[in-house]
Amino acid sequence: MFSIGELSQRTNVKVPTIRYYEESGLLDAPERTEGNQRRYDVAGLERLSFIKHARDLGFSIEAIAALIELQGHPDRSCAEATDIASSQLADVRAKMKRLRALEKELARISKGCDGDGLSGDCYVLASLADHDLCEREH
Amino acid sequence: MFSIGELSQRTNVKVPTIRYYEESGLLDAPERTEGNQRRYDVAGLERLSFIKHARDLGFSIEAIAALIELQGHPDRSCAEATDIASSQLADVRAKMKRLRALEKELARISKGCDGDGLSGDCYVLASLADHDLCEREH
DNA sequence: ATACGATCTCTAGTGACTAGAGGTTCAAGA
DNA sequence: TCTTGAACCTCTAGTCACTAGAGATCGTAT
Repeated sequence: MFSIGELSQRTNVKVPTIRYYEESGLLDAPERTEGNQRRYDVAGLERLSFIKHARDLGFSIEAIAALIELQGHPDRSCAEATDIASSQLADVRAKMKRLRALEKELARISKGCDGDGLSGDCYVLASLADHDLCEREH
Repeated sequence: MFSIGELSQRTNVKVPTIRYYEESGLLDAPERTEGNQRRYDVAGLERLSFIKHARDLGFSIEAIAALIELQGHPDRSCAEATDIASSQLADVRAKMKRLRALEKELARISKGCDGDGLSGDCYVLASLADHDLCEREH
């Protein structure tokens, strides 16, 4: 049996975050000692590892809840799981696309001023003030 | 003079967001009508355009506040502005790097299951349960 | 028995808004 | 001039996924 602190160390999830996951319904409420402290078993550890891994991949708490629900019913179709994963993938790709555009624009703006002048002449500030100075939409 | 609604239409910033920017100190409190409604002048419109543009590029409210402060002192060095811009650029690049790694892993996981089977055999769920199935760190 | 680090619950804060309630004002048409 | 109704006002609370802190209790090593 693990205390919440041990669980935290093993999974790299902070203690308050573990409690937050419990409150959110991702983690089952574990057994307690006489003195009301949480004690986890291996199933709790594995569940938390699952959550941590999914969070690292950017899945929302809501999506993870759905995945856990599905995990508990091995006889159901896994279509929902693949849907969740591919929509997460689409999301990541959309974010990357947007970031690529921002990166281009920011690099261009940044290059326009070396920081040696006065703010009244600064290309960075001018670019922000006047959208027409931008090369593409963003 | 523009009402808050006109300002909203011209800048594509929603009305409650404009009020939020005022509360946050990014926008000066504008004149009011007898009946207490906000009336903006051209300076207010330009200020809001600046904010909108910077937000679209991902600058935080705090960073924008610093840029606005600098804009009001054209005689100061613009080093701070270029610092803010380049740290924003670094931030965007870091996020992209992370997203690229996630994209690879998610694509791999997603490809592993076509959604036709049962959740007990689903590669998506198995991958999330067992980090060792991942090809690289993320 | 005592010390002290770990744990407990509870509340509030983060960033950048968004939503809703309940009331007032403005401008256009009759 | 009157009336409608869209737009406006303030205020509170909710979002997401935590994070921070207060003040109290517990567990374990000495």
